[in-house]
Amino acid sequence: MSVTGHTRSGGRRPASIRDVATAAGVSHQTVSRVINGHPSVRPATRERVEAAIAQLGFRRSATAHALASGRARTVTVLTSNTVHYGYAAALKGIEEAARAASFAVGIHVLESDDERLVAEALRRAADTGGGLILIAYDRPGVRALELAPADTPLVAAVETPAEPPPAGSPWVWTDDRAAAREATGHLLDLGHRTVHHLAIPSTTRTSGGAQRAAGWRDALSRAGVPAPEPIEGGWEPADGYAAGRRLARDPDVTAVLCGNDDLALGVLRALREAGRAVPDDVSVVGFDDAPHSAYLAPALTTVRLDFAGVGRACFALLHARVEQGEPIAPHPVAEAPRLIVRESTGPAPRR
Amino acid sequence: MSVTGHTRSGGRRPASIRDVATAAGVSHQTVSRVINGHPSVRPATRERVEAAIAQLGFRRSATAHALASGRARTVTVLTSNTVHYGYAAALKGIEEAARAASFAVGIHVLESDDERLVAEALRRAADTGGGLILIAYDRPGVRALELAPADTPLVAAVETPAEPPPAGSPWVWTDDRAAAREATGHLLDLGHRTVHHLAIPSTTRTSGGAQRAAGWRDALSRAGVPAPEPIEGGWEPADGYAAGRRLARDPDVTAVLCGNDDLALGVLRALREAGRAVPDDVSVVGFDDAPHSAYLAPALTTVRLDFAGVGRACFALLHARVEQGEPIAPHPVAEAPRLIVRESTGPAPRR
DNA sequence: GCCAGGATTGTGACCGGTCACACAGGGGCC
DNA sequence: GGCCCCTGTGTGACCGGTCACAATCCTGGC
Repeated sequence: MSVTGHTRSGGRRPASIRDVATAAGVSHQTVSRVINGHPSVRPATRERVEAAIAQLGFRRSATAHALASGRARTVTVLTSNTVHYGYAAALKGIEEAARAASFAVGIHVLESDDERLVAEALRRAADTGGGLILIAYDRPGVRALELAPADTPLVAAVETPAEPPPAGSPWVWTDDRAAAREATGHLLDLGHRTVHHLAIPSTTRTSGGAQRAAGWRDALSRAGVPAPEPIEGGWEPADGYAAGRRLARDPDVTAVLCGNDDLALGVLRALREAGRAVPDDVSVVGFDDAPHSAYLAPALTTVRLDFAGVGRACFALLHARVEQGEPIAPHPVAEAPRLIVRESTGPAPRR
Repeated sequence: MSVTGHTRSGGRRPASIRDVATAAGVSHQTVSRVINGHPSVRPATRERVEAAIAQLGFRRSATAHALASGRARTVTVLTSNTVHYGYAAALKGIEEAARAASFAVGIHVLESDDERLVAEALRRAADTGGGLILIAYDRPGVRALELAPADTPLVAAVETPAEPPPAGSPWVWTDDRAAAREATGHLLDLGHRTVHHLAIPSTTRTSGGAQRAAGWRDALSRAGVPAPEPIEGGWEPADGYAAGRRLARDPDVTAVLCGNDDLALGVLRALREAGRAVPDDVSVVGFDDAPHSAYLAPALTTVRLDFAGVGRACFALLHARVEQGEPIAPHPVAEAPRLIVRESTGPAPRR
């Protein structure tokens, strides 16, 4: 790796509203009125001020504005990950919406669900003075949600809640439970006797709340099929691979629903190595529809989730809260999850 | 998608240093000294102040600190993308390093290389008062680099420069030219007569500066092999797929070096559909070593680039610049690029 | 015992905005 | 013609820190 140095800057102090005021021959308060679009400024005055602003290249200091007004046009995203597709896509949605509203977006990674660390991260994020968006798809995120002081302005992207959340919870989700049900149904319709489930880690220790697993169970019980023990996987392809090797040994396994596409990727590889053909011997379904999933061999049947839409909705909700007084705009709706059938699923093998 | 509402906050104003001062019976300036670790505060006084801080739950306002000191402990990342692996990984590295240094990190996406848009993005980013990190792997990023005023505190992650950069350029890169040379050499060593190249878009219109292509040319000319016309690809699997279909038709093509793993993914699929086996008929090499590449069928031979290391180095450089006066810490060095040979490359087919 | 000088601490201005309120001028109404 | 209200503008405090400098307290050296 290479690095090159840098030289020192020698710029002058940027223009403040008082500089502009002097240049335009008005008071600083009038300049403030102009930049904030206050109605009662005479057009002639406004023009003089605007000319001065242009001439001096004035830009309102976001810092000073935040300090004086108490409102920081800022949103900080707390997440445990920025590289995985779902997280990155949600971040993308948030950033888009924030940029459109002239909000700055900050990002802070939660490295673990350790209480002290998470609490400190929350404090640090709150220090910016803006709102918070939590990506609470996993332990660290959920922990942050639990630990956040009640009065912090925050919105969370969460898994589908097991039961209707308490009124007033600023939560956003897509119905992945229904989606899991649909995906499982798809496999059952193809004649598979049962469907195995390789789950992502559940966020709540007690309730085993993973709603993807719940949807899978729904479909199975609706079809009158006993649910095999779900397999606790992780998030990574390596986890899927490890689980896949075990699954591959069991000849009764003909259909696997994976908690995400990365797990499915690992499963696919394990099956291939074990000589079990996909979809002829085993069908595999993923979750998320990551960008590469359509190009795999075989192309992965998966559930497309609109993470970016969720991200945009999170921002919209937070924005409405922070900018109270503005009418709450109808939330931009994310697309409903949708099963994308590709090549990794097929009819159950004949016995 | 579902969204639930939220309730209003009713918190009180957080404690300021003057509140702490009153509680501790000292002046606000003494409190300031304590929180900044100034040496000349009597231990007894320090303890009183610290007790008051703890009791009031005082946290220094980042906003006020930034305004008063003129230094915002903030770094804003300007990038055209947050989802692609290389970009996301670089961001991860930046965030890690920034968090360790108690810097906040902002993110701003450059949607195009349109001059006005990029200039406005730069201004907005500068408004935060902190430093800037540019991910200049593509047009929008490079455009931002060109357009940034000379006195902005910025560091850029760039492609390997074609020639030594002007002294003082705050640039960080890994030597992907050498890596491309190595990858091409690997294919040549396997007996392939020549190696085709599917390039990512080059950032500089005029020089065709993509150094991955240059490294590929280096290796070819060193081996005395004429370089076939490189193919202008894009960034996405779909682009690789399109190019791959054309490549598949030409029986002379037995080795392809792709500008990134996504392109390689598309090429792999196109070859498979065309009935050309990898690596038996055609060898394929990628670039980046994205997390899923090891699990593809076949597992992709690729060049591992330490994006996170580059990101950390960017931050270190910026930090040293902003915090001038501190000794410049030795830059954390990113790992050198390394060819990871997996399953997608093999001996040239016999004719 | 006196004084220089470092250690400690306090005072008030300032960073660049916003906010609350005062004040001048002009038009409508009775 | 006087009063009231609205429009347009200015004044000074304030947000929560930092900075420059002044003031006070100690301590050692002679």
